[in-house]
Amino acid sequence: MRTRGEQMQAEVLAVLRRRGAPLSAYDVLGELRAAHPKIAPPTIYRALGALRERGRVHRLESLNAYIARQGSAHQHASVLSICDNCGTVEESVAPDVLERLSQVVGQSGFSPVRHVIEVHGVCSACGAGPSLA
Amino acid sequence: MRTRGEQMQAEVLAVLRRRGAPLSAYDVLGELRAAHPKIAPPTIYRALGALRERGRVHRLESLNAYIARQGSAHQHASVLSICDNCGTVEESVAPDVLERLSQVVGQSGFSPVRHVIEVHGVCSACGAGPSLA
DNA sequence: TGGCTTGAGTTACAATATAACATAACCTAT
DNA sequence: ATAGGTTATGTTATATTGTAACTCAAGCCA
Repeated sequence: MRTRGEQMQAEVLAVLRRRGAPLSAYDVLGELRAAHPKIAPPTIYRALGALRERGRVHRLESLNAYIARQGSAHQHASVLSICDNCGTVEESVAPDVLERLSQVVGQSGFSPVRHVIEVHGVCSACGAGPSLA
Repeated sequence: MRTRGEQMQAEVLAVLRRRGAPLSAYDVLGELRAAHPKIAPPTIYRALGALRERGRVHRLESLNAYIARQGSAHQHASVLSICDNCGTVEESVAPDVLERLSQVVGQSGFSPVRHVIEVHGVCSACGAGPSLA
């Protein structure tokens, strides 16, 4: 039997996948209130924490938001590009960037554990046809 | 005459430099309460915002904290390495990483505006002599 | 000087996150 | 099967981070 926690994680992940865009923890909370009227923030944060550990969800540090991971297989750190116009996020894998980054910080003896790489800008759709102005 | 706002920015920057470590906006607020008993959050956030625009201060997105910029001259995006053990932050400049990163996200037509590159891990001091266990 | 413009000060609150404790589920040995 | 121990989840309350919106003061210029 699936534990309640796994159930919760599945529901949180479903919400993130359904919406596809970055959602705040409270956005997720709001969606799940329909099914679980008495749900509280720690439940959401715990589910998000477990999903992050399992590599199913990214936290966008510069937005305080969460998004379902797109590519399923790799466990590498990703480069997340965030369109400041339409809010869409793309995930790229760039092993060479990670390696070079480790070299750079390793110069002073630093041992990397987690990489946060977020690029803000304008996506091709928004940059190509800026519908007005 | 220096405007009140510039005065405020100078005081905020002085606090960040004096402490050297990442401080939350409210840490700064606490320090400045001594001199300005009635100071309020928006004053701090406005000063921090102006200092960031002027390139004097980094925001550590993954910590919700702020730190004075170390290298003074360059305006490039920096790589910030954050020791999760002792909290110290180092700033590195790595133009090649930025360029490669722009290439990677540019593949799909994305135009970068701002880079957030933060590496969590263990600094040389903490990794070299883990004083206990 | 008196109105206009700009930006800082202030109040109040919104949004994000977690500590701490209560409860429920599960497991193991008897 | 159940009592006792263990772990995970639910719940309450609150801590932390950030901002909207308004008030007031300073500088500017006719």
